[in-house]
Amino acid sequence: MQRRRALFLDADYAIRGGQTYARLFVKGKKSTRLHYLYDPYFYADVNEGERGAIENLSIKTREGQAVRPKRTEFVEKILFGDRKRLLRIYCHEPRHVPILREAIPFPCYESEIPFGRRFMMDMGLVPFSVISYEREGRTIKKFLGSRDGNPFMLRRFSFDTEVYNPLGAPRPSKDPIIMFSYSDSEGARGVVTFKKDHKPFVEVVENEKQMLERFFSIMDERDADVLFGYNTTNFDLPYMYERAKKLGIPLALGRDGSPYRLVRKGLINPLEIRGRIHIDLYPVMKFFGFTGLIRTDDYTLKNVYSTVTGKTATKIDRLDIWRQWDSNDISTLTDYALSDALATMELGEMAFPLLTELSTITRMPLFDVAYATSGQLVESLLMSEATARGMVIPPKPSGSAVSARLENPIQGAYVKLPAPGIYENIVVFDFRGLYPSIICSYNIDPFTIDREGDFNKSPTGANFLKSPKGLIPIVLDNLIDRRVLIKRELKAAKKDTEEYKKLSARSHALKILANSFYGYLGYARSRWYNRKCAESVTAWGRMHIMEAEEKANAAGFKVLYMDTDSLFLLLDGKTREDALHFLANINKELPEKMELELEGFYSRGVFVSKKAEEKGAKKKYALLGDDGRVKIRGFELVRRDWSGVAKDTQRRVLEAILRDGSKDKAVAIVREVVEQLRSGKVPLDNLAIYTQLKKEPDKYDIVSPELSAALKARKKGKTMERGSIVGYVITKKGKSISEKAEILEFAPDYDPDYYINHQVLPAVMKILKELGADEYELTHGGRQKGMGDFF
DNA sequence: GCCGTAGGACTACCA
DNA sequence: ACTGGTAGTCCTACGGCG
Repeated sequence: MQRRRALFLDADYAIRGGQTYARLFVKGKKSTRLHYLYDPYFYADVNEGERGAIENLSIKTREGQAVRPKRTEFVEKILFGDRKRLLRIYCHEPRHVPILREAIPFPCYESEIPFGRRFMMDMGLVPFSVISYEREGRTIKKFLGSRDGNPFMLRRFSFDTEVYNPLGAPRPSKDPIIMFSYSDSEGARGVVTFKKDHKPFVEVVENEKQMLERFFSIMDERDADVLFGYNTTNFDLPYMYERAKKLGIPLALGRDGSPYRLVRKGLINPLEIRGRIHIDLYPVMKFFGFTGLIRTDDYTLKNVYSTVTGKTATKIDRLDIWRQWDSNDISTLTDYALSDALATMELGEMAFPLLTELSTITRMPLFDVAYATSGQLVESLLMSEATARGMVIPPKPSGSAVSARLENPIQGAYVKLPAPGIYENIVVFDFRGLYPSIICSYNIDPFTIDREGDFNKSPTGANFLKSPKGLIPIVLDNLIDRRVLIKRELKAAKKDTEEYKKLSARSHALKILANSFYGYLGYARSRWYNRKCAESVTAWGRMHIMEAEEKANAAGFKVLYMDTDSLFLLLDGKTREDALHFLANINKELPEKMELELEGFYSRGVFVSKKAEEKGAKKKYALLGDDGRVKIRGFELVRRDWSGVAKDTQRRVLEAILRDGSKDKAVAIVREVVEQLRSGKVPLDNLAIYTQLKKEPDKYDIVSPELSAALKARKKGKTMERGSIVGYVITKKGKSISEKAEILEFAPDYDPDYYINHQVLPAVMKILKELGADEYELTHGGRQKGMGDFF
């Protein structure tokens, strides 16, 4: 028998002759599927006496089929922290599991684990590892240990479609797809269309039908393993589906010529393409935004591409596509189409290493990772690690348990109220990985709590055993330790090499995961939710930061501000050496895993008051670093829901103060901008305010400006749904602000008064106020309306 | 019915 | 659909006035 090797990707199942086979998706020389006989099962907490009755169960399904267990055995497992003998009930098919589970009037476990994942966990199968196996016919007899494989063996392929859209929004029943563009990891690139264009990369066919068919054959020729697209889930693929149906041809996306399949995964419903891994980069980029990896006002391909690469993509206005097509000179359009496919490829290639690392670490297949939330990633990792240690995976909470958890939130972090003002010589310290280090230091885990033995007592009164270590601290410790090693390797590695990229992605993946553990402990739908644990984490956090504050005061520093894990001190005549000495002293008394770090020295900082009160505003400050860099948090200028003009002006004012300490300069800047706004010359792009619709448009109680703009735009054919980011401008027409709001594309003009009094001035007034009471008196002296008069 | 305002709805930020 | 803490805008219902 020949021994073969292949890169393992994913697993599900197939039924043959009444038997369940795990189906492994692998890539050797080609992409193939391997089959391996494996029975699904679940556990029941029953006595020996019940075994016979369970083995004799026979449940009639609606189709009249009898469902019986295949066999049973007692196994020793760890259930909720205690050793326990459980009955493992094997079934003939995965779909029998929930049926039999329903019929057993005793506690059952692990009956809702998808079969593919069950199999992967039991076998210790890791995505992107190389397995070696012996094959007999269509099935494998055995397969062996795995080692690191190379995800870049997979061929990545990106594509984009252009659609005819004379009415703005294209109608799939009438408007054809006019162009496909693609590129792949081997350097292929091209455009397929059905109007003449003499360019080497453009392939011209007769009609739309031929074009679709040609596109499917290109995917096969290029042997695409991974399909990158942008918003393909909601737009391109469903549109292709409609067009293919209309044209009477199969939507041959899969390796076997099958169309896509809708997979339900909670709120996201990704489209699965058989034999390939479809990665829609739009949700991926949103996830990156969530983890703080990227920062952008909206998640259009154009915007994300320029924030990620620093390059700007020249684009045709989407509304112009049909005009260009009708003009019969499609040269610009083909360029544009190709650049979209290339930009998608570039984003895909940047995301790929991080996604594959997340997949390998969490044991979650790449396709799932691409659409996963951080909660699912943590859960996947914990489920694998629990299984490897003989622990029963805790069940998902019931709906009522979820509501109860939601109604009962836990106390969070401490934030110190800063006194507004302009300060000099500031040092900032923060705890490195505060919550993860607390979880590890105090062995915080749902199953180390309130048990016999030597324990750590949390400030909330909960007791956590010192040993043995709980699953969560073990897994988290491991993530942190691995990251330390990788950072060391990273220092030795040469930048811009493949190795460096891989290590850097791995480090990042480990960080994302480690930072998600605390959230997962307090997440209402978590399998490992524990109120006392989550509460203790934050309580210990508050304790440590407040102890640091006391010590700073005792050492003669003035504590300016604190938030969760950070400490802002005024040197107040002391030297930097004093500050570092203080830091060392603090660290001497902290648990081993915890460390307070120097974040930086700052020569100047601005804290402002709240809008309505004299009190200082929390989570809002600007610092000027030694290196001349400005660090800004919380100010309107970091928010997408403020106009560009207000944000730019606020930035310039802050910099004038931080760098030059000049109020005259700051005032001059504001005067200039107000003048420009009044003149009506400010481009509308600079006036757009971006706000996301977090609900379906018809689910709102009140009509906000963004909703009003979205509803008006929808009447003109724009897609506006939950998740859409609405870029709108306040125009002159209308009474209320909502009435005046129109999306950027449809805004004919802007209302200077709104932008002066509701955008620019509010953004800068609080800062100018800190420059001195004189200006404050001047602007506030008895005047409520028309703050603009001053400028 | 008009006006001004408190409280609520809502979003995006910090950590 | 990982957590809580926070600022801020705009809308809307409400009470006072007449």
